[in-house]
Amino acid sequence: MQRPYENEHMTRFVHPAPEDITLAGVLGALSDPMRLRIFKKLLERREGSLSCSAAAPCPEMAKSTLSHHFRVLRDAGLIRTTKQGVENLNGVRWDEVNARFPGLLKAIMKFQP
Amino acid sequence: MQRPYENEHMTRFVHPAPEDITLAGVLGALSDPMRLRIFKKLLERREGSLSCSAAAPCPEMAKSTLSHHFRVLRDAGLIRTTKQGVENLNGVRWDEVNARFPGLLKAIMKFQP
DNA sequence: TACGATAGTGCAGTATTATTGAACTACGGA
DNA sequence: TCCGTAGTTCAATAATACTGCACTATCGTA
Repeated sequence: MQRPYENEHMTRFVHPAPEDITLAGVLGALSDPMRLRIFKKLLERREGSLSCSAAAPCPEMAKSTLSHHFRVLRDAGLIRTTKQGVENLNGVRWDEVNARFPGLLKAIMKFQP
Repeated sequence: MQRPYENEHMTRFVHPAPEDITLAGVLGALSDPMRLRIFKKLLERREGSLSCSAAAPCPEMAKSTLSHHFRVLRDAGLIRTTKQGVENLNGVRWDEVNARFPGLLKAIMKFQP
């Protein structure tokens, strides 16, 4: 028996409040090459969003692994996920993270080609 | 039986070449609150060096744990360790890291109080 | 030279984190 | 209502991190 979803119509994602975003958390989330590539892809549409599979760094990655990486990024406060129809839309929480740690994301992502 | 040291008079530390320092490696090394504090302490003496125990973030930390954290920082290319008498002197590889990732360390450490 | 004190390393066990397949929920369309 | 697509959760395994203990290394003192 699986644990049921919190309500019957949509998956609820947990997003930390801006003040709960930590430096170590952000660095840890971005310390994985795959997550760096995912985040970079999301960043390329600054204001827009991408589904999980559209942001996948490589096609052969298992769905569950991908899901795991998105959760790490989400838990760190770097992305916001909303369910839209059959897919999840993921967007970078740029303004919030930047308000908390001004210049940090820009300084890091400058080096991710 | 323990594996012997590489020579009988001093421990050899491995330091990556500047071009082998990776973004993910740097972020991973600094993604631990204790290591952030260690690195910050070392950074406060910009040009100088500190022994491992002098840079310890809290006195009750096990020596082996401390040794482990210094190794992670060293393997990431963030610090250089040299044996000086009975203690190890650890200094930040500021110029080298900064040449590889200009502005990165400054942007990160700005938020480590 | 031998001994004790101090500084730190290496190993091994445990604990946490990452990866993946399988089973599942959720939504949309034929 | 059934099928396909998108993604999650679980359980199992693999890879890393943390810590206690035993050890090496060096210095000072006698």
